Amino acid sequence: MVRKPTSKESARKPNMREAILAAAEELFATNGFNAVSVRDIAQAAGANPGSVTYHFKTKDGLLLEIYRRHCGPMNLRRSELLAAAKRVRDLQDRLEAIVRAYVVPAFTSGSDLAGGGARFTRLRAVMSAEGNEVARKIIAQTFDDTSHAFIDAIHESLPHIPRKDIVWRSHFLLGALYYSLVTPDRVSRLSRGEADGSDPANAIEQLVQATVASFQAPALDQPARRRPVVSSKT
Amino acid sequence: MVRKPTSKESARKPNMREAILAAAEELFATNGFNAVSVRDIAQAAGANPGSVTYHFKTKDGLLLEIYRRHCGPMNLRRSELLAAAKRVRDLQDRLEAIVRAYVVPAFTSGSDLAGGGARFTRLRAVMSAEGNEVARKIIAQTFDDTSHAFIDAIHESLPHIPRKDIVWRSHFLLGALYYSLVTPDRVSRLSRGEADGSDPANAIEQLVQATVASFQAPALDQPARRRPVVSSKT
DNA sequence: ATGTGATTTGTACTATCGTACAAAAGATCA
DNA sequence: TGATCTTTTGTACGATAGTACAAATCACAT
Repeated sequence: MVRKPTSKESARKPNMREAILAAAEELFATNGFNAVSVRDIAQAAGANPGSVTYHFKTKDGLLLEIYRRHCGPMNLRRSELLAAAKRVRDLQDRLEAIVRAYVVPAFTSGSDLAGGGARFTRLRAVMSAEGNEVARKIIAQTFDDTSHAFIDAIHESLPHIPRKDIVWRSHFLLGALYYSLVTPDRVSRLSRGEADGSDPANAIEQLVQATVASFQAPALDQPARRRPVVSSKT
Repeated sequence: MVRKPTSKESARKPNMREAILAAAEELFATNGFNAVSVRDIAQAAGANPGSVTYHFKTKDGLLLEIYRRHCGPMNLRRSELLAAAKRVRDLQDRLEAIVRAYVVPAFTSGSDLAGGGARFTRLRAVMSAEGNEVARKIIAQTFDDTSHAFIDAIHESLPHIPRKDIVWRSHFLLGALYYSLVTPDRVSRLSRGEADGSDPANAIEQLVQATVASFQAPALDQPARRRPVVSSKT
């Protein structure tokens, strides 16, 4: 019974708990877990360091709660979009719909938090890179089901591609997705302003298009169209 | 005059400086910059914490030296492979050779350090995710030239694709590359043992194949009412 | 062997970390 | 209003961080 919807909020800070969560999410996502102190988070949220301990007990507990907050809605939304995608008749269109069902919720809101989708996905990317233990456990047990569902769906629309190859390519998809959220400025810089790496709609379309094509690549063990050309070894 | 090739090495530790660099590289790459203390590094290298200060002045200085050590050889190797790739006549084969020239040095040795390529690339991935300032500066001024060279080369072999799209897709390539080195176990897990995410040769082939296909995808702003059913080049 | 410069060690200083906890303040309802 | 529960504040503690620095040790030319 921790949650109680107070009709009359605190005068100073309406829902400090949420403010701390939001601040932590932002700071963790941009600086990593260890680079951010509890005091940093409290200050960004306009709270007292003790408040963080009160609401979340430990720093790990705070991270855990951020994940709990987002995982459910995001996976739900992905499931809905995946179900809809699987009803698409045309195989080519279906594949694109499936990829889109995977990508879109990662970039856009997790249904309750405004613009929270991209921030949370970036957080996951950073925690994954840092090898964060708390995150690793939650991710494996929360997202693997979803990942398998997507892999299976993709496999059904590309029956001639070995499942192994599809796993690799969906892994590349997640890496590309993560990286797009981690350093969007790199796209702007390398394209000399022609592309805006920070524009989610742009990123989604580019990522979906590129990924669909990668999934449609011939299988690896298939007799290659032609021989690899340069550098077999050194 | 810091470097002096001693014919008779120290009895205890042959080249402690190298041991510290190697230990730091490994620890930073797997745990992130802030999660690793100077004392952790010293202990892993069998050195005294003071030695780290002596050789590299600060923790940032240590990271800087790691980058200095690898950037040159890796970019040199990439340049060589790129030059060779650009001499390939067939456009399709050339594209694959170019992608391979980009990917291979990231996975394999930086010519002087054994197996250091993958470790250093993983380090870059982690520093990028953490938004590390020291790394950000070096990366931008060291790798952007190389990136542009590759983008230009790819653009030449795919003249009908807007440069903007090629930037996006090469960005996805780097993200996929990074992520493959950060969590190779995920591939093994999701493929239920069918694929080994830790096998560099495997990762390279899968990544090259998928990436070449993604580059060959039709341009985004193209009408694209109905796209080619299976990779137009086959 | 001895002096000299390069390296390694040991230790200490200050800052900041995560967290605990008691007291203050605010909210809710009889 | 006063009692009670929730939340916020302020402060403090032990651990550990990065780094500085003097003493000890080593390698080697003389």
